Formats: sequence, C-alpha cells, structure tokens
Amino acid sequence: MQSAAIKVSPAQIRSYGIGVSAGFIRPLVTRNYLAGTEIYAQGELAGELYVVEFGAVRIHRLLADGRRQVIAFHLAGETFGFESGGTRTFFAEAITATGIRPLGAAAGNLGTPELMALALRGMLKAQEHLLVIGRQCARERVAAFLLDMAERQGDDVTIELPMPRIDIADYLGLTIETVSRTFAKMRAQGIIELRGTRSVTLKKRDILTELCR
Amino acid sequence: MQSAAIKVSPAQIRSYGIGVSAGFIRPLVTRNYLAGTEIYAQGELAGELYVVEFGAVRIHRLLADGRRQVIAFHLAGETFGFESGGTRTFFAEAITATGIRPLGAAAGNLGTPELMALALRGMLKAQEHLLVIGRQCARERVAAFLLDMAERQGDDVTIELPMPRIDIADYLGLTIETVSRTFAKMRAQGIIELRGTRSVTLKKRDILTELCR
DNA sequence: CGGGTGTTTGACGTCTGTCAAAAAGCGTGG
DNA sequence: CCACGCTTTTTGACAGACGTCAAACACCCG
Repeated sequence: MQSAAIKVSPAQIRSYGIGVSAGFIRPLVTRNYLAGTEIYAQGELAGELYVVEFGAVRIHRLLADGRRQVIAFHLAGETFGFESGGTRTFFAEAITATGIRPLGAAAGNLGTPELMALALRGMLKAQEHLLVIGRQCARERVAAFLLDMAERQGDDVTIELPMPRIDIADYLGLTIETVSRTFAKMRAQGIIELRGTRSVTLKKRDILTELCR
Repeated sequence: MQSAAIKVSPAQIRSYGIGVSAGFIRPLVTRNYLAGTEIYAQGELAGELYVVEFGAVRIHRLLADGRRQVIAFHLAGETFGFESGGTRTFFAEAITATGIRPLGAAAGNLGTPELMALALRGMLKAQEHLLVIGRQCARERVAAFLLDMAERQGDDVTIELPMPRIDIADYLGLTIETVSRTFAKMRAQGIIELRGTRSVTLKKRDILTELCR
C-alpha cells in the first residue's frame, strides 16, 4: 500500500485503515484504490459520481490497437464520473493510491445546481483541451499542461505530478519521448527545474504563459 | 440571401421573410443569420441556449496568432450555447444561412432534465473528439468526421457538408491541404464519391467504420 | 546492493505542414 | 446563357516536427 508514488498523509493512512478493517454491510464512505487499479471500465453500467479525497485519477479511452487518449486527470477535491447515457464511456483508474467518495447523485442525473455547474465545467475543460491538442505544438501543449496542474495545486511554484510520463503523453496526444525531450529542453532553458521525475518547479512562468496564448 | 452555399427550403425563406419584415418589439422567435456572420463572440456575456432551426453553426476558438480550433458543428435540431460561467468561451458563427431559436434557459442554468442530458451529451462529444484529434491519423480523423456527419443526417448514404474545407480542417486539427488530399485518396480508392465539393456519398462505409476502431 | 520499471537520449523515418501554383466552383454582370 | 473574376479547392514539391526504434540511464523498492 505504501507503494504509492506519492507521499501519503496521516489522514490518508487513517482512511485506508477504515476501508480495510471495518466490515460494515453499508458501503463505506470512502473507497480506496491502489496505484494503477480500475475504478470503473468502459461499457459498465454508469454508477455514481465521485469526489477524489486524495490521490489522483485518470479518465481515458482506448482504440482497438491500444492507442490511448487520457481525457482528464482528477486531483483531490475534484468530481468525476459524469456520463451521458446508461453506460460508462471511459475508463477511470487510480494513478497513485487514491481515495474517492461517492456522491449521492447518479452519473447521468444532475440533481443540484452545483453538480450542473461541475458538469458544465467539465465540458468546458474538454473543449479547451481540444484547442491544445488540435492546434498547439508539443512545447505549447506541455506548457499548457504544467500551468493547468499548477493552477489546480494552488498556483504553487513547485508542483507534483502524480502521473508517469506516459499518462502525460497520452493526455497531450504526444509520445513519451516527445514529452521527455520537451521537459529536457525547458529545463535546459531555465524555464523549469526538475527535482526527481515527479516534481517540477516553474522558474519562468511568464514564458509558459506566453506559450499558451 | 440566396448566396447561401446550400439550398434553402420554402419554410426557410418564409422564416427569413418574417425576420426581416416584422417590426415587433418583443424579439422574434427565430433569429436569422447570413452565411459567415457571428452569433456570439468569446468574452461576451453568456446569454441563452439556442436550437438550430435550419442551416449550420460552428463553435470555435482562436489562438493569438490566428490558429483556430473548431470545437463543434451544430446542424438543424441541435442545441448549443452551454457555458460554464458568465461569459462566452467560444465564438459561434453561422456557416450557411441559418435560423436559430433561443430556448428559455440561460447558458449556465440547466433547468430541465432534458437540458442536462443535452449538456452531458455535449461533454461526451467533446471528450470523444479528443480521442480523434489526439490519437488518430489524418485518414482516421476524416473517416470519423464523415461517419459523424452521416449519423447526424439520418445515416443517409449521401451527406451534405454545410462547411468549407477550412472548417473541416480546423475541426479535425489538420490543414486544408491534408483534408483535401485525404478526400482525394478516399475517392481514388472508391471509399467515397464527391459530387461537387459539398456532397459526399459513402460507398464503403465498412472501411470508414474500420478506420475509427 | 541488485532487479525492474520508468525515463532519457540518440539516430532515423515519415506524416503532415508549408509554400506555391493550377484547377474548379460559384456568383455576377454583360 | 455565357464570360469573367473571385474564392475555394486541389495538386505538387519540399521541409520540419514529431514518431519510431533502440539503447543507456536513473530511480525506486525490496
């Protein structure tokens, strides 16, 4: 369980403990997933919406020959699981050790205005991502990704990437090699700093911003 | 007005007539737009949702240097104008002579379950389009586009493309030249037939389907 | 201190983009 | 109804960014 690629807080450990030990018949509030495990699969009956308690989730889809597109990443506090129709259209997997909490609402029913807003926000994100993937070069795509991750982590200068390079590549419509080379070039130019492979410090945010115009 | 690139039915002419001649103070039910005119612009205050009565609408976004991504096309009967937040995130333009009818609902408020379903459907479409743009080659993208257009036109063998090549290119994340070459190759292989530039007959739908796996 | 996964780097190929010009459509006007 | 001119589309030649294949390297965990 501690094989998670990211540090686990005491609260998260506690959550794990509950999930593992307690034997209630009613489902536990938080469900826990190990790194790399499936939350739901394409084709399944659409279930509920979820909030990420800790960890990170990737939503993706596959082509017949294995090509993969990561549709979205979801970090702590974010909601996922919206569907249009009765079945799951995508796969959802835990990237690192992850806890999620089911919302009362079903995937296709937006009961409250808050949920509607979240659904519309999800649509917007997907549509904006279309511009990135459809019309920007590798360097610009990586810049957009880094800025997006930074914004979702409180606009800190140093950000943690919970996902491996291959996920970033599949999210940006690139190959792992291109992502790696782009990171390397940005580092060489002093735009970013890499501490290990999952930690990035944005040294020249203005240049990254400029790349996303 | 007859400069529209697509034939205009008597009902459409009638609608135009009303729009042009009547001087009511209350807004007319159907609003008419000439080919190429703006329906709303990025940055505007988000208004209402619209249903396309006839014609076709493109939703798009621009980068600073003019690169453009077409997010979606909307044909007769389809609803557009969803927004997440108070302002328009994209441009909406009439492709051909187009009539749209405002729904009562505002862009950010999904009053009814029907509207929620439409919003979720829009999200799904955008997410599926991510896979096409992010992971498929030119040939596969064009195949996906043709099948999508066919499905939305009653799965007829012959489909009408209301948009010029440049819109298709910007929708698929390609250049106009690549789209043209891909069409040419498909025609040479007997997969499609082109009658004029806006009319396509799908001769071997199975091959197109196979390309989208 | 290894072994395995994940990442980086290198060499090379190719698909798509770019630039340019010809051809085809389409609307206008004679 | 046909000729003209503009726009859109097609075609061609060439270039470049990114993908592919392969190997070295780093990191993580036992």
